Amino acid sequence: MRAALCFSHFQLSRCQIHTFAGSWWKKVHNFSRKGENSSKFQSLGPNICSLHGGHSKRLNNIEGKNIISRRVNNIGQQMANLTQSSLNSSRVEISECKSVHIEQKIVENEDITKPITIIVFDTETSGLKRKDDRIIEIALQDLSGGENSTFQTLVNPDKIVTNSNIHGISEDMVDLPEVPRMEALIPILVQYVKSRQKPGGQVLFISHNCKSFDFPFLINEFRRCFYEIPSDWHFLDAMSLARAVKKAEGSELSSISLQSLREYYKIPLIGEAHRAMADVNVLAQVLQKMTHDLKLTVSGLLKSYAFTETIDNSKKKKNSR
DNA sequence: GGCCCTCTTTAGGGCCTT
Repeated sequence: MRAALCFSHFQLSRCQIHTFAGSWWKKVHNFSRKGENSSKFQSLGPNICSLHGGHSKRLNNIEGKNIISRRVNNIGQQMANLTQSSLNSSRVEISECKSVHIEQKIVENEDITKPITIIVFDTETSGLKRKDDRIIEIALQDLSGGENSTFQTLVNPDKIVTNSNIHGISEDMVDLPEVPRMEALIPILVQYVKSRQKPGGQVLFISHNCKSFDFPFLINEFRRCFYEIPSDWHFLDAMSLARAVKKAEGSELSSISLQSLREYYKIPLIGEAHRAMADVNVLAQVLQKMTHDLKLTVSGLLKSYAFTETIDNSKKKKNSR
Protein backbone atom coordinates (compact mmCIF):
# COMPACT_ATOMS: atom_id res chain seq x y z
CA MET A 1 0.00 0.00 0.00
CA ARG A 2 2.77 2.33 0.94
CA ALA A 3 4.77 1.32 -2.07
CA ALA A 4 1.76 2.13 -4.17
CA LEU A 5 1.62 5.52 -2.53
CA CYS A 6 5.28 6.05 -3.29
CA PHE A 7 4.90 5.29 -6.91
CA SER A 8 1.76 7.23 -7.17
CA HIS A 9 3.75 10.16 -5.93
CA PHE A 10 6.51 9.56 -8.43
CA GLN A 11 4.27 8.26 -11.16
CA LEU A 12 6.45 5.22 -11.37
CA SER A 13 4.23 2.23 -11.05
CA ARG A 14 6.62 0.60 -13.48
CA CYS A 15 9.17 0.12 -10.70
CA GLN A 16 8.62 -2.38 -7.94
CA ILE A 17 9.33 -2.08 -4.27
CA HIS A 18 8.78 -5.06 -2.04
CA THR A 19 9.08 -6.13 1.53
CA PHE A 20 11.92 -8.38 2.50
CA ALA A 21 11.02 -10.11 5.71
CA GLY A 22 13.75 -10.32 8.28
CA SER A 23 17.35 -9.29 8.36
CA TRP A 24 19.95 -11.99 7.96
CA TRP A 25 22.61 -9.46 8.63
CA LYS A 26 21.27 -9.08 12.13
CA LYS A 27 21.23 -12.82 12.68
CA VAL A 28 24.62 -13.61 11.19
CA HIS A 29 26.51 -10.83 12.80
CA ASN A 30 25.03 -10.93 16.24
CA PHE A 31 28.38 -12.06 17.53
CA SER A 32 29.86 -8.81 16.43
CA ARG A 33 27.37 -6.73 18.28
CA LYS A 34 27.15 -5.83 21.89
CA GLY A 35 23.58 -4.79 21.73
CA GLU A 36 20.67 -4.72 19.39
CA ASN A 37 21.40 -1.26 18.17
CA SER A 38 25.04 -0.74 18.75
CA SER A 39 27.17 -2.90 16.50
CA LYS A 40 30.82 -2.08 16.57
CA PHE A 41 32.42 -1.36 13.25
CA GLN A 42 36.10 -1.02 13.80
CA SER A 43 37.05 0.16 10.39
CA LEU A 44 35.21 1.21 7.34
CA GLY A 45 37.98 3.00 5.60
CA PRO A 46 40.25 0.52 3.87
CA ASN A 47 37.56 -1.55 2.30
CA ILE A 48 35.14 0.86 0.88
CA CYS A 49 35.22 2.49 -2.46
CA SER A 50 33.70 5.85 -2.86
CA LEU A 51 33.60 8.46 -5.52
CA HIS A 52 34.33 11.73 -3.99
CA GLY A 53 37.54 13.57 -4.46
CA GLY A 54 40.99 13.12 -3.07
CA HIS A 55 43.62 10.54 -3.65
CA SER A 56 43.22 6.90 -2.91
CA LYS A 57 44.29 6.37 0.64
CA ARG A 58 43.78 3.87 3.37
CA LEU A 59 42.18 4.56 6.67
CA ASN A 60 43.19 2.38 9.53
CA ASN A 61 42.11 1.71 13.05
CA ILE A 62 39.17 3.95 13.00
CA GLU A 63 36.32 2.83 15.12
CA GLY A 64 32.76 3.35 14.23
CA LYS A 65 29.39 2.16 15.14
CA ASN A 66 26.69 0.79 13.00
CA ILE A 67 23.17 0.76 14.01
CA ILE A 68 21.77 -2.19 12.16
CA SER A 69 18.85 -1.10 10.15
CA ARG A 70 15.51 -1.12 11.76
CA ARG A 71 12.39 -1.43 9.76
CA VAL A 72 11.50 1.89 8.30
CA ASN A 73 7.91 1.98 9.34
CA ASN A 74 7.29 5.43 8.09
CA ILE A 75 8.70 4.98 4.61
CA GLY A 76 5.42 5.94 3.04
CA GLN A 77 5.53 9.21 4.85
CA GLN A 78 9.18 9.67 3.99
CA MET A 79 8.54 9.10 0.33
CA ALA A 80 5.49 11.28 0.39
CA ASN A 81 7.59 14.06 1.85
CA LEU A 82 9.95 13.95 -1.05
CA THR A 83 9.37 16.89 -3.25
CA GLN A 84 10.26 17.58 -6.80
CA SER A 85 12.72 20.13 -5.55
CA SER A 86 14.52 17.46 -3.57
CA LEU A 87 14.68 15.36 -6.69
CA ASN A 88 16.11 18.23 -8.60
CA SER A 89 18.63 18.93 -5.89
CA SER A 90 20.17 15.53 -6.40
CA ARG A 91 20.90 16.39 -9.98
CA VAL A 92 24.32 17.82 -10.45
CA GLU A 93 25.21 19.36 -13.71
CA ILE A 94 28.67 18.42 -14.85
CA SER A 95 29.99 21.10 -17.09
CA GLU A 96 32.73 18.94 -18.50
CA CYS A 97 31.80 15.32 -18.86
CA LYS A 98 34.15 14.36 -21.62
CA SER A 99 35.83 11.53 -19.78
CA VAL A 100 34.18 8.29 -18.83
CA HIS A 101 37.21 7.01 -16.95
CA ILE A 102 36.24 5.39 -13.75
CA GLU A 103 37.78 6.80 -10.64
CA GLN A 104 37.31 4.89 -7.48
CA LYS A 105 38.40 6.60 -4.33
CA ILE A 106 38.86 4.97 -1.01
CA VAL A 107 36.90 6.77 1.64
CA GLU A 108 38.93 9.50 3.12
CA ASN A 109 38.21 11.34 6.32
CA GLU A 110 34.79 9.77 6.38
CA ASP A 111 32.97 9.79 9.67
CA ILE A 112 32.45 6.07 10.05
CA THR A 113 30.54 6.41 13.24
CA LYS A 114 27.62 6.99 10.92
CA PRO A 115 25.17 4.11 10.64
CA ILE A 116 25.41 2.00 7.51
CA THR A 117 22.71 0.67 5.24
CA ILE A 118 23.89 -2.44 3.41
CA ILE A 119 22.31 -2.98 0.00
CA VAL A 120 22.90 -5.96 -2.25
CA PHE A 121 22.36 -5.08 -5.89
CA ASP A 122 22.65 -6.51 -9.36
CA THR A 123 22.38 -5.17 -12.88
CA GLU A 124 21.51 -6.81 -16.16
CA THR A 125 22.99 -5.10 -19.18
CA SER A 126 22.72 -5.12 -22.94
CA GLY A 127 26.20 -6.60 -23.15
CA LEU A 128 29.61 -6.75 -21.53
CA LYS A 129 31.17 -3.61 -22.97
CA ARG A 130 30.91 -0.90 -20.37
CA LYS A 131 31.51 1.87 -22.88
CA ASP A 132 28.90 0.76 -25.36
CA ASP A 133 26.37 -1.26 -23.44
CA ARG A 134 23.71 -0.09 -21.02
CA ILE A 135 21.94 -1.25 -17.92
CA ILE A 136 18.58 -2.77 -18.80
CA GLU A 137 17.53 -4.00 -15.37
CA ILE A 138 18.53 -3.16 -11.82
CA ALA A 139 17.52 -4.69 -8.51
CA LEU A 140 18.38 -3.77 -4.92
CA GLN A 141 17.77 -5.39 -1.57
CA ASP A 142 18.34 -3.65 1.73
CA LEU A 143 19.62 -6.36 4.04
CA SER A 144 18.02 -4.76 7.04
CA GLY A 145 14.72 -6.01 5.67
CA GLY A 146 11.37 -4.56 6.51
CA GLU A 147 8.85 -2.90 4.29
CA ASN A 148 9.98 -1.72 0.89
CA SER A 149 13.35 -3.40 1.35
CA THR A 150 13.68 -4.30 -2.32
CA PHE A 151 13.58 -2.25 -5.48
CA GLN A 152 13.63 -3.52 -9.04
CA THR A 153 12.89 -2.20 -12.46
CA LEU A 154 13.61 -2.74 -16.11
CA VAL A 155 15.35 0.13 -17.87
CA ASN A 156 14.89 1.26 -21.44
CA PRO A 157 18.43 1.47 -22.85
CA ASP A 158 17.44 3.09 -26.15
CA LYS A 159 19.62 0.62 -27.95
CA ILE A 160 19.58 -2.90 -29.29
CA VAL A 161 19.67 -5.70 -26.75
CA THR A 162 21.83 -8.40 -28.27
CA ASN A 163 22.16 -10.76 -25.36
CA SER A 164 18.56 -11.69 -24.60
CA ASN A 165 19.66 -15.29 -24.67
CA ILE A 166 21.53 -14.65 -21.41
CA HIS A 167 18.92 -12.95 -19.27
CA GLY A 168 15.73 -13.32 -21.27
CA ILE A 169 15.17 -9.57 -21.41
CA SER A 170 14.23 -8.59 -24.94
CA GLU A 171 13.84 -5.20 -26.61
CA ASP A 172 10.10 -5.77 -26.59
CA MET A 173 10.21 -5.85 -22.81
CA VAL A 174 12.18 -2.64 -22.32
CA ASP A 175 11.04 -0.55 -25.26
CA LEU A 176 7.75 0.33 -23.64
CA PRO A 177 6.34 3.66 -22.45
CA GLU A 178 6.05 2.40 -18.88
CA VAL A 179 9.69 1.33 -18.70
CA PRO A 180 11.83 4.26 -17.51
CA ARG A 181 15.01 5.42 -19.17
CA MET A 182 18.02 5.78 -16.93
CA GLU A 183 17.85 9.56 -16.81
CA ALA A 184 14.37 9.31 -15.34
CA LEU A 185 15.20 6.40 -13.08
CA ILE A 186 18.31 7.80 -11.40
CA PRO A 187 16.54 10.41 -9.25
CA ILE A 188 13.99 7.79 -8.21
CA LEU A 189 16.75 5.37 -7.36
CA VAL A 190 18.61 8.00 -5.38
CA GLN A 191 15.52 8.87 -3.44
CA TYR A 192 14.70 5.23 -2.78
CA VAL A 193 18.16 4.64 -1.35
CA LYS A 194 17.84 7.82 0.65
CA SER A 195 14.61 6.47 2.12
CA ARG A 196 16.55 3.42 3.34
CA GLN A 197 19.34 5.43 4.92
CA LYS A 198 19.41 6.25 8.57
CA PRO A 199 19.71 9.94 9.29
CA GLY A 200 23.23 11.00 8.48
CA GLY A 201 24.13 7.44 7.58
CA GLN A 202 26.01 5.92 4.69
CA VAL A 203 25.24 3.17 2.20
CA LEU A 204 27.35 0.16 1.31
CA PHE A 205 26.45 -1.47 -2.01
CA ILE A 206 27.56 -5.06 -2.52
CA SER A 207 27.40 -7.01 -5.76
CA HIS A 208 29.18 -9.93 -7.37
CA ASN A 209 32.00 -8.66 -9.58
CA CYS A 210 31.03 -5.18 -8.49
CA LYS A 211 34.42 -3.67 -9.09
CA SER A 212 34.77 -4.76 -12.67
CA PHE A 213 31.18 -4.83 -13.80
CA ASP A 214 28.22 -3.40 -11.89
CA PHE A 215 30.09 -0.45 -10.45
CA PRO A 216 31.60 0.75 -13.75
CA PHE A 217 28.27 0.34 -15.51
CA LEU A 218 26.52 2.31 -12.81
CA ILE A 219 29.10 5.06 -12.91
CA ASN A 220 28.87 5.31 -16.66
CA GLU A 221 25.10 5.56 -16.55
CA PHE A 222 25.21 8.28 -13.93
CA ARG A 223 27.78 10.26 -15.86
CA ARG A 224 26.04 9.78 -19.16
CA CYS A 225 22.93 11.27 -17.59
CA PHE A 226 24.88 14.09 -15.92
CA TYR A 227 24.41 12.87 -12.38
CA GLU A 228 26.95 12.16 -9.71
CA ILE A 229 26.98 9.17 -7.42
CA PRO A 230 26.11 10.47 -3.94
CA SER A 231 29.20 10.85 -1.82
CA ASP A 232 27.83 8.62 0.92
CA TRP A 233 27.44 5.62 -1.40
CA HIS A 234 30.22 3.07 -1.08
CA PHE A 235 30.86 -0.22 -2.85
CA LEU A 236 32.26 -3.66 -2.09
CA ASP A 237 32.89 -6.64 -4.36
CA ALA A 238 31.52 -9.96 -3.05
CA MET A 239 33.79 -11.87 -5.40
CA SER A 240 36.69 -11.12 -3.07
CA LEU A 241 34.96 -13.12 -0.38
CA ALA A 242 34.31 -15.93 -2.84
CA ARG A 243 38.03 -16.13 -3.59
CA ALA A 244 38.78 -16.42 0.11
CA VAL A 245 36.17 -19.17 0.53
CA LYS A 246 37.59 -21.08 -2.44
CA LYS A 247 41.10 -20.68 -1.12
CA ALA A 248 40.22 -21.85 2.38
CA GLU A 249 41.57 -25.20 3.47
CA GLY A 250 39.18 -28.02 2.73
CA SER A 251 36.97 -25.91 0.51
CA GLU A 252 35.28 -27.77 -2.31
CA LEU A 253 34.05 -24.65 -4.05
CA SER A 254 34.70 -25.27 -7.74
CA SER A 255 34.69 -21.66 -8.91
CA ILE A 256 33.86 -18.20 -7.65
CA SER A 257 30.91 -17.66 -9.95
CA LEU A 258 27.58 -16.86 -8.33
CA GLN A 259 26.10 -20.06 -9.72
CA SER A 260 28.86 -22.16 -8.19
CA LEU A 261 28.40 -20.42 -4.88
CA ARG A 262 24.67 -21.03 -4.99
CA GLU A 263 25.19 -24.71 -5.69
CA TYR A 264 27.96 -24.98 -3.11
CA TYR A 265 25.73 -23.57 -0.40
CA LYS A 266 22.66 -25.41 -1.69
CA ILE A 267 20.65 -22.26 -2.11
CA PRO A 268 17.49 -22.77 -4.16
CA LEU A 269 17.05 -20.51 -7.16
CA ILE A 270 13.89 -18.45 -6.92
CA GLY A 271 13.00 -16.94 -10.26
CA GLU A 272 15.07 -16.96 -13.39
CA ALA A 273 18.84 -17.02 -13.21
CA HIS A 274 20.48 -13.91 -14.65
CA ARG A 275 17.54 -11.77 -13.73
CA ALA A 276 18.56 -8.99 -11.41
CA MET A 277 16.31 -9.69 -8.43
CA ALA A 278 16.85 -13.44 -8.58
CA ASP A 279 20.60 -12.91 -8.49
CA VAL A 280 20.24 -10.38 -5.68
CA ASN A 281 18.30 -12.93 -3.62
CA VAL A 282 20.99 -15.52 -4.23
CA LEU A 283 23.83 -13.15 -3.42
CA ALA A 284 22.17 -12.02 -0.19
CA GLN A 285 22.06 -15.64 0.99
CA VAL A 286 25.52 -16.44 -0.35
CA LEU A 287 26.89 -13.47 1.56
CA GLN A 288 25.41 -14.82 4.73
CA LYS A 289 27.09 -18.18 4.17
CA MET A 290 30.43 -16.76 3.12
CA THR A 291 30.73 -14.37 6.03
CA HIS A 292 29.85 -17.24 8.33
CA ASP A 293 32.44 -19.56 6.78
CA LEU A 294 35.09 -16.87 6.87
CA LYS A 295 34.08 -15.95 10.42
CA LEU A 296 33.82 -12.38 9.34
CA THR A 297 32.29 -9.63 11.36
CA VAL A 298 31.16 -6.65 9.41
CA SER A 299 34.27 -4.80 10.44
CA GLY A 300 36.39 -7.76 9.36
CA LEU A 301 34.61 -7.89 6.08
CA LEU A 302 35.31 -4.27 5.47
CA LYS A 303 38.91 -4.47 6.62
CA SER A 304 39.91 -7.45 4.54
CA TYR A 305 38.13 -6.86 1.26
CA ALA A 306 38.84 -3.26 0.43
CA PHE A 307 39.35 -1.60 -2.85
CA THR A 308 42.91 -0.46 -2.36
CA GLU A 309 43.56 1.47 -5.52
CA THR A 310 41.70 3.20 -8.25
CA ILE A 311 40.83 1.50 -11.51
CA ASP A 312 42.60 4.32 -13.25
CA ASN A 313 45.73 3.60 -11.28
CA SER A 314 45.45 -0.07 -12.12
CA LYS A 315 45.15 0.82 -15.76
CA LYS A 316 48.25 2.96 -15.59
CA LYS A 317 50.07 0.21 -13.78
CA LYS A 318 49.02 -2.32 -16.37
CA ASN A 319 49.87 -0.09 -19.26
CA SER A 320 53.24 0.66 -17.79
CA ARG A 321 54.20 -2.97 -17.90
C1' DG B 1 38.42 -4.49 -17.00
C1' DG B 2 40.02 -6.10 -12.54
C1' DC B 3 41.74 -9.77 -10.10
C1' DC B 4 44.36 -13.94 -9.14
C1' DC B 5 47.66 -17.48 -10.16
C1' DT B 6 51.92 -19.05 -11.94
C1' DC B 7 55.15 -22.02 -16.31
C1' DT B 8 55.74 -14.46 -12.87
C1' DT B 9 57.52 -9.94 -11.45
C1' DT B 10 60.81 -6.85 -18.04
C1' DA B 11 54.05 -11.37 -18.36
C1' DG B 12 50.33 -13.80 -19.75
C1' DG B 13 46.27 -16.53 -19.30
C1' DG B 14 41.89 -17.63 -17.19
C1' DC B 15 37.87 -16.36 -14.52
C1' DC B 16 33.82 -13.49 -13.70
C1' DT B 17 30.22 -10.18 -14.92
C1' DT B 18 26.01 -9.62 -19.27
